[in-house]
Amino acid sequence: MRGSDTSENLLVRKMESFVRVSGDDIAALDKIWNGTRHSVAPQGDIVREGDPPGVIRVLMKGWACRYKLLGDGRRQIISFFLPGDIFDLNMFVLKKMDHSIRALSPVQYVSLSHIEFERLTIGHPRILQALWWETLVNAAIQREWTVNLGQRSALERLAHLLCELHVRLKVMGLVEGNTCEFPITQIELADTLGLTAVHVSRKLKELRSRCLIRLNGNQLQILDFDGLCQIAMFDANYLHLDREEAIPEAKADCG
Amino acid sequence: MRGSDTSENLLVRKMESFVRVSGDDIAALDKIWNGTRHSVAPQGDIVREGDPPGVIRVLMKGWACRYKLLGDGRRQIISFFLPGDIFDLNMFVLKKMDHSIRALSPVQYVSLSHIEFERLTIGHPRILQALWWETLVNAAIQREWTVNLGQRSALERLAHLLCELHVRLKVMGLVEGNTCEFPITQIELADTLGLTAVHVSRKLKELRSRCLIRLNGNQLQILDFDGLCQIAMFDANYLHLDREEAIPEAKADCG
DNA sequence: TATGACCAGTAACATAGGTTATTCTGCTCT
DNA sequence: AGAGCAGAATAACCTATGTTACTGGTCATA
Repeated sequence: MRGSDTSENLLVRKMESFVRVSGDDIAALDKIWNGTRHSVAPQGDIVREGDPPGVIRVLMKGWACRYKLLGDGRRQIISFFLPGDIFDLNMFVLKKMDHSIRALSPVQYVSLSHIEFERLTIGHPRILQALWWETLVNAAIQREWTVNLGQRSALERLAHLLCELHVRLKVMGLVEGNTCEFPITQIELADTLGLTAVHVSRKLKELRSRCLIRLNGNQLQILDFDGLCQIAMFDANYLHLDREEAIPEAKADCG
Repeated sequence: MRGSDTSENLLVRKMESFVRVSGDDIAALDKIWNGTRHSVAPQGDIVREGDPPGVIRVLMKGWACRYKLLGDGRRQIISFFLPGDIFDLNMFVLKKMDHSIRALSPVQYVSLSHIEFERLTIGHPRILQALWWETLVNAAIQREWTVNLGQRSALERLAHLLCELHVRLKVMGLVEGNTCEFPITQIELADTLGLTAVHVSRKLKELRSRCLIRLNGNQLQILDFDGLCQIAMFDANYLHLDREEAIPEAKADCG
């Protein structure tokens, strides 16, 4: 329904998913959303390890990821950024970035200086609260990824990641029916899940053959969300969607 | 030297490791440090998943951990809290805890209500900044654990964890020579590193036989920190110790 | 002084996932 | 239309780590 409307202000939608915002708040968010757009091609770095933290960025379109490289070339993807996600909020306290961020698909973002950020939050306490919430949910996601990598098997890990991404995209209105964009290669999945691309391929095949998902090219279709949740032992609590104004569709899918 | 002085205010030491604090700041921190002490026995839960976030806690003595249980009993330890660490700062924005916290050894902590916290930070901007820093470093540690679990082998993981704990304890003055308390069983190490206790035992043996560590009972001695760093590909950047007033000993050990 | 927990160590065996290599497909760039 | 390239699928084989089982040590409690 709203999912394909690329002009929708996802920043408003994100804030609304946390708190009730006023018309005045929305005007402020629209001003940010309509600021200068920056574009980055797939595989392009947005932030590099060692850089001084500069601005706060809001992802308008496309997917990005945080990642870290080890000395011998191994790479771990640490988190995904989806449209509407905010990154490097508060990071300006630190001197240097300890990781890099790169585009996974064609990306557009707007950026916000420290000053603009302060001006926004001082005038709009509800927005400040929503930004807090967003920050804490991101921390909770990072903890859940720790659990995922530490305890779950390859199949469970993969299923868990798909569940999480599906719910996060749904909250932002980016799932049509049960289908969403999925601009991620198997190599990237492998670097996310601590597996090899070969094994990701095997396990995707298994999910397909068990009629849980369909995945062609960039389109992911979730055929049996409950089944996936069960394999993954997915419990959406950590996404903290249980606020008063919770989005109903997002809750209905998984007990 | 100072390490065994249990009356030292570690909260001051922690803040000093981030920013230059005034005498007035120290007085405020002393008041907190001398508040009511809570004690918890080993294996005792301090916070349970599902609880409403209550107070902010500062660990005075002993070690604790965050953990999460899966439905079938698997457990992942998500982070360690060492003396002087602060937990659940800001958590009050959320409705429910998404994980539990438990004592690993006999623990003492002081707690701070939301109101007391606001009073402290409004009057002491340097402290607020240091608390920010602490929060961001904790997030960086969580990211590094993601890398650890996703990319490193069992031996590397174990070595990395020991390096991190050693540096963190050293910053707090809790390493005497090259020896520190280590009140962690092999089962707990296993649940931290995503391994089994049997395999932790094997890899500890390997570290011992390579003359990198000595570990008897609760005492851990790091015999060759550089060697450990090398195995682990440990790079302390993510701990963000490179502030102006950096603690010299903590930097010297690992390039 | 026995008894029972809990922890650490170790050995024999099992398996999930890694490694290497090959093929096929669909793109993009001439 | 053909060349070149990235991604995906799959097969054969390998190994790091898990599993199960037994031993002995230490400590608290009866």
